[in-house]
Amino acid sequence: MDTVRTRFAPSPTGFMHLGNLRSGLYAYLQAKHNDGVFILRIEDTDQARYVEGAVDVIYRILKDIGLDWDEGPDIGGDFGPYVQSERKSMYLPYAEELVKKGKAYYCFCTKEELEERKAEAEKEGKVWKYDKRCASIPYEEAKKRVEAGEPYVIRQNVPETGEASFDDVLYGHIQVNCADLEDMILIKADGMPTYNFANVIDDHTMGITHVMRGNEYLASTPKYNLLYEAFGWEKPVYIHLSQIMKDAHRKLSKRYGDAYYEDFLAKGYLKEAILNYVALLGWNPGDEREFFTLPELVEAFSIEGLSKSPAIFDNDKLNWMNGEYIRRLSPEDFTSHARPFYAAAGIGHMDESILCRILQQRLQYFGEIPAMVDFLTQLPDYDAELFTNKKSKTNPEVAREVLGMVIPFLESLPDWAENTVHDALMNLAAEKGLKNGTLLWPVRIALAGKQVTPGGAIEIALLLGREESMKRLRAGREKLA
RNA sequence: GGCCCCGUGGUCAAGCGGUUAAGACAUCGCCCUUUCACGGCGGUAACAGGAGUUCGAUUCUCCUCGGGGUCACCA
Repeated sequence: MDTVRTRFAPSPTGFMHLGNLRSGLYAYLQAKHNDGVFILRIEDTDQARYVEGAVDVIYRILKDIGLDWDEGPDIGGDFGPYVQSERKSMYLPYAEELVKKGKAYYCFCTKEELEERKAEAEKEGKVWKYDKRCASIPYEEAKKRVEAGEPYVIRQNVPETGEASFDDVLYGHIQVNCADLEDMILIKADGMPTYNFANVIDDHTMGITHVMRGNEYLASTPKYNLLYEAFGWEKPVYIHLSQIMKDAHRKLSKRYGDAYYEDFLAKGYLKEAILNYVALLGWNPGDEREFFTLPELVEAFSIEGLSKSPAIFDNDKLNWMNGEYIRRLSPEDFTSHARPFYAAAGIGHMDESILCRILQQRLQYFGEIPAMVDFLTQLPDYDAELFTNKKSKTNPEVAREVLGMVIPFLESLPDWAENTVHDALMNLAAEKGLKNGTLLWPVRIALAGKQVTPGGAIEIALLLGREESMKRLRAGREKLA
């Protein structure tokens, strides 16, 4: 069997859309699972959309998550160049070959003329499709006009009758009537190929065996196949991928936020978790496993497991999965990921091992840290009713007594070490015949001023330090006086 | 609107003619407990609808409905 060659062909927009990332992942997995070659190609035929530095963004993200390519713009390969704008001169001869074969033609209609005719058609309630006006210009005449420097584009000459079709591994045989197809532009007035044309030429000349791309191309692929047939080229295996949706109606997109890989990284999601979650959106391994490293995905991947229907991106499930990944981190790794968020929360000076202990079990993503620990830097203005808790058998009166005995007791401690504080409080509760909760609830409330906190009274006391803790306990007692 | 695709719980998703229709997330309840979280146990919840094929349809076919995609000198 021939070597499997797949490609990921993003446009340099400056961002990595998750749907795009998933397409790249699947292309990578398909190649690697079959000991094949994964190629990175940059599709920058739209000069108007050129974004400075966007290609580097693509490199950086792919490298970061481990989708290493075997051939690409930066590392070369036998089928280069791998940037479409650098291949510009390759496309025209192919298009001209098609013109000679009658499968394409020069078109001199200007954008303005087209607009006009389109508007007219719409006024009559008709659906506009290019009217093939220039298809009837004799080749010699067209050639002369081209040589005279008249601006032109090259259009595919789609038959007016018959069918165009292709076979997709997932979706099966897709067939459309040629009459419904427009004579799409192959070469633009600026000499650049359109995506439609560049893709066919590049996939063929780069020896791509499996074309994996979003299924927004499903409807136009029959047109591409017409091109393959016109050239007499062997067609690749087509695998169109289902869409990732924001909800039942909307695609995941910038407009609705959270469409980009970078957004999730910035919020403190782990790249391994994002990749894992995205891999499972639209693909299942055929068993019950849910956690995969990239090598495990390579091992398990099969196009059989790909699903045809669109998948709604479920942030809740990503949160859960990311939380699982966070819990599996070593304390050192946890801390190094958390540190920037500690700084943002103003708790960079606090005991990292205690922070790790109280936060690692609670976080779904690191960005939750500041809101979760806000009370550490600033005691909230809380209501005395917070001291009421049925299960712990406390209320403001009980709390007043408890704080009354706890404060002098803590003041007398020799130091503020964890076991000192812990043992002292536990012994005090036992000595007074109180439930642990009855003693600790008021202490925690006074320390945090919040009903729900990560960590318990003792951990909070340690994080705050002796001085601040005593200050807050006294303030709590004042409140109850 | 034309054409193309899709349709199992709220979400992801097994199933590929005969199942008590898995599992995960979410949700609810209980347990654990120093609040919350983590963890453990359990519950609620689905084959879009209608014809047909068949001894038997979630599974095959058709129609309806619902949703999406596409109709650019964007990809």
